[in-house]
Amino acid sequence: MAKELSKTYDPSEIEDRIYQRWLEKKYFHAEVDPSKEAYSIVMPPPNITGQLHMGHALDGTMQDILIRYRRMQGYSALWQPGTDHASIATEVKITNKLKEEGIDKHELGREGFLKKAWQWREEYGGRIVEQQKKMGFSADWDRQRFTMDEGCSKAVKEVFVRLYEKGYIYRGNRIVNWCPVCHTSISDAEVEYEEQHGHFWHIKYPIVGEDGYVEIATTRPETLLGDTAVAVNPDDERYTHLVGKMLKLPLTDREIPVIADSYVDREFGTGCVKITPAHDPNDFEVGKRHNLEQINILNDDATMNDKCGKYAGMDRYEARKAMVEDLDKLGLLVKVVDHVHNVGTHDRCKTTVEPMVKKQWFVRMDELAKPALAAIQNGDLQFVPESFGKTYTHWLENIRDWCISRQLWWGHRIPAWYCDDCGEVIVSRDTPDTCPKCGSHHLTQDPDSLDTWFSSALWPFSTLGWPDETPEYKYFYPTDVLVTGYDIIFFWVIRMVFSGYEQTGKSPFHTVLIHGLVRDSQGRKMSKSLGNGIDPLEVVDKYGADALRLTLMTGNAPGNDMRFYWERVESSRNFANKVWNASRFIMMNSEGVDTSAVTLDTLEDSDRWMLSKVNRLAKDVTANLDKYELGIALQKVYDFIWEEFCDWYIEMVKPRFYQSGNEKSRAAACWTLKTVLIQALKMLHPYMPFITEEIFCNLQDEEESIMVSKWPEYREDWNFAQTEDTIERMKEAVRAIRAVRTSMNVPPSRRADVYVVAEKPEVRKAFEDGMDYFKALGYAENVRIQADKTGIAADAVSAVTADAVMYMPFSDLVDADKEIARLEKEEKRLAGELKRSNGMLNNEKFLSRAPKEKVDEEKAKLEKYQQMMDQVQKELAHLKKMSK
RNA sequence: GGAGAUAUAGCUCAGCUGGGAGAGCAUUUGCUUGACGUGUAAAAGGUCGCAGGUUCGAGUCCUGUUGUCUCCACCA
Repeated sequence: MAKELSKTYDPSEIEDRIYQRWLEKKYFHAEVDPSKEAYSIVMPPPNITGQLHMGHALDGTMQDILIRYRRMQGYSALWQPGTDHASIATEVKITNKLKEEGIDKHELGREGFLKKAWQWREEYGGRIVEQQKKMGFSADWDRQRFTMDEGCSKAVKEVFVRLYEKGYIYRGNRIVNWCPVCHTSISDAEVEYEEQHGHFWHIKYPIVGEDGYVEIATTRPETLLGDTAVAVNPDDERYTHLVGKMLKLPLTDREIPVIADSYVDREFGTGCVKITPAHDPNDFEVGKRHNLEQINILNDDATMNDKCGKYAGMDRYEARKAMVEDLDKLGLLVKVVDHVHNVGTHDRCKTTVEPMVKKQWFVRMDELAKPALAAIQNGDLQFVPESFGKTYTHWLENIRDWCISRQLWWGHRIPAWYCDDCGEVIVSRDTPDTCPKCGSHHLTQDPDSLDTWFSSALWPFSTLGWPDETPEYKYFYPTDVLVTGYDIIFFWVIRMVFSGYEQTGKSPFHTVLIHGLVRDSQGRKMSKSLGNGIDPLEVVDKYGADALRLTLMTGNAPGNDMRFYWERVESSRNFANKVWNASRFIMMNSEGVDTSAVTLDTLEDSDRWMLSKVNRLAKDVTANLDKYELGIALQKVYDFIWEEFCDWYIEMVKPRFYQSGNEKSRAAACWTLKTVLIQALKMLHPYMPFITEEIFCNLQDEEESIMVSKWPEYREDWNFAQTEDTIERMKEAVRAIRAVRTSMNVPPSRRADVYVVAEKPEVRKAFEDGMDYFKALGYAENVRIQADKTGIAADAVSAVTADAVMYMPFSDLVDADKEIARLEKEEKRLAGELKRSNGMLNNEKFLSRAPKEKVDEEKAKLEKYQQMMDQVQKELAHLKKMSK
């Protein structure tokens, strides 16, 4: 036992040591154990390029709390960690790094690049894991996985082939979002819309064979070169006569038709729309309906291609400028109007995406979405908070086919091969060597790789060994809860759910616990560009992981954002210090005290009160945790420890340690202090793992770690409701005395003689029993307990509670007017309560319709307030008489 | 355009199934009591956005309304 604990808690010397010990003891490791119930959470895999940020810290803390809680409850609790290869993020990062070294990615070639990428992963991929460990996360690191490891890659291939064979994966020419910087297609979910100030260019398209023209308005004049029609609404009388006629496309020698399509909004712009099927998703659809040619005018880097005549080779914006100038010279530019519109950008690099027609692989979503939708309706899947289920449903109901191919090297290569001789497409788990159609051996694998989310969608089961029926898969799958931010529902949660149903027949988890964003103190999103991010590791360094975890969890409600303040971390640190010092007090005073003879019967009332309180706390906190109310559970533990345990119980107990003699009483106090503290520490442990472990190990010898100790359970023999009530009344009496003293500016050093007047014998007994602490807490010199006012000075100051009045003779301090004012204020307050209570009890409908217990409760309140009122009025009358 | 969230003390936020408004920080005034001043005691501070409704009873449920925020869709 550490006897020389420092006065303030210093996490820095403790956290790493404890974490190492946990690792050595393999406490984080979860085994397949049929004698236990399984509980599992898969950790959202952070990108290997990532650094731990506040979002990770919050997300991980919540998971760690759930896992530690269940582990202590006796579950075989697996927290499955791992990292994500993050294809595009990583590829961009490595490409840039190579560039700095003067190496061009394309010169390296695919193999060379991948070699570099793997090297990079070896070097930096584990960085974030080390940071997670600093947070105290109890994930099963022995089971770490990587989305591109052998097993996960096997799962990816398996799923691809299965979906292909079912016809759910297809390859086709579609409009995709193309990132000209990353040179790859991206999915709809990766496009971020950003409001930009642009222009509307109104351009004339002359009618062939007539003098007139059609005026169109466009925000992207350069796409004119890819126009293959101009569309008008079929019901728009202004233009019906033009339908079917040809227009001369400016700056080219092409002629394009005027077509009618209901897609066109008559009210918007000029009511005439240029149709560019190769570079606009809507136009693509229109083009298909009218069999229009698709003319791609862009290279992959968004420069104009060789179909663009004099503009070929120009960047898209250069070409725009040049073309507008040329149109103006030709007299075809009518006007330029300022226009604010949303422009799609790539969420990784913020480049404006270009819609382009490309041959890509897609997942057909309609069938896959069905069971995922049903799950939320039939309750197999629930969101906490519930409202996010609506977001989920809305997204699924409007889901479009998922573009899964990426023109990247870092990632899972698409398991499709093309026969060089006959063009046959072969999709296979293993590399084929002959074409099944023509027998050729000249096969070329598709160069593309898969969207990162294709592999993360399988994470809950690929990490457990699927597609093999491993013991882990059978035991831990489906997992229990998925914890994530609301920003990731579309990218990830939905894809995991439909993949889970399709591949395993089950939802991969029954609950999705959603948390909000950690924002800066002004409520702004923490971001690199703003430079307002706070590094969780910096917080850990300064205040300890426990303090950070506590900060992130206090007042945290599911789905709600929170703001980060250093002041909040400080108050968390203060709480840690409080816990530390309470423990220090107990250890200092329990030395040499033999508690072996203590039984429930030898406890005093204050001990029973405390035991009963912590007992109910266990019940409440457990219920809250089961409902994922992590913030509420924490609040209860926090309040219990600080207020009830430290400010009341420890103070009540002190006299028993400082008086000589009465070993029995001291032993009872000692036992209760330790027992209650241990219970409270256990409940605090999921939130503050380090400090609770440190204290736990110093405080007792029976168990080797709080991590694997038993979670507190409610027990009937610790329920002392009656005693709780008694002590609460004693607390009330103490508070009343303190309030009176403060109002009279009596310093604690000035002890008073206190006369307690109580009619009821049981009340007098409570004061007798609690004499020692009552004296200490109420700053009393002598206490006399009696049934009436005999022998009390007429000018003694009174403090009133429901069933007792306490008198203190402070003749030199009494200011009658102030006293009257104080009592009148109290009288006013009580009058309000009485009015409310009487109002309810005189209400016939309340008496007849409210539950009986509520009525009884109210009657008891009325009685209490009435008693207090009587006393206050009596004192007032007395005072007024005296002061005359 | 569609959907959702939120509105509670000076600030930041809790408030579970409806039954006497809470915390932290900040503020005021005390306290060298032998765990802790990273402490302790007492206090001040709110018409729970606004208007209706349901109910014996609404911060809590319903409707409308206003402000703020977010997501989705997107009109060339």
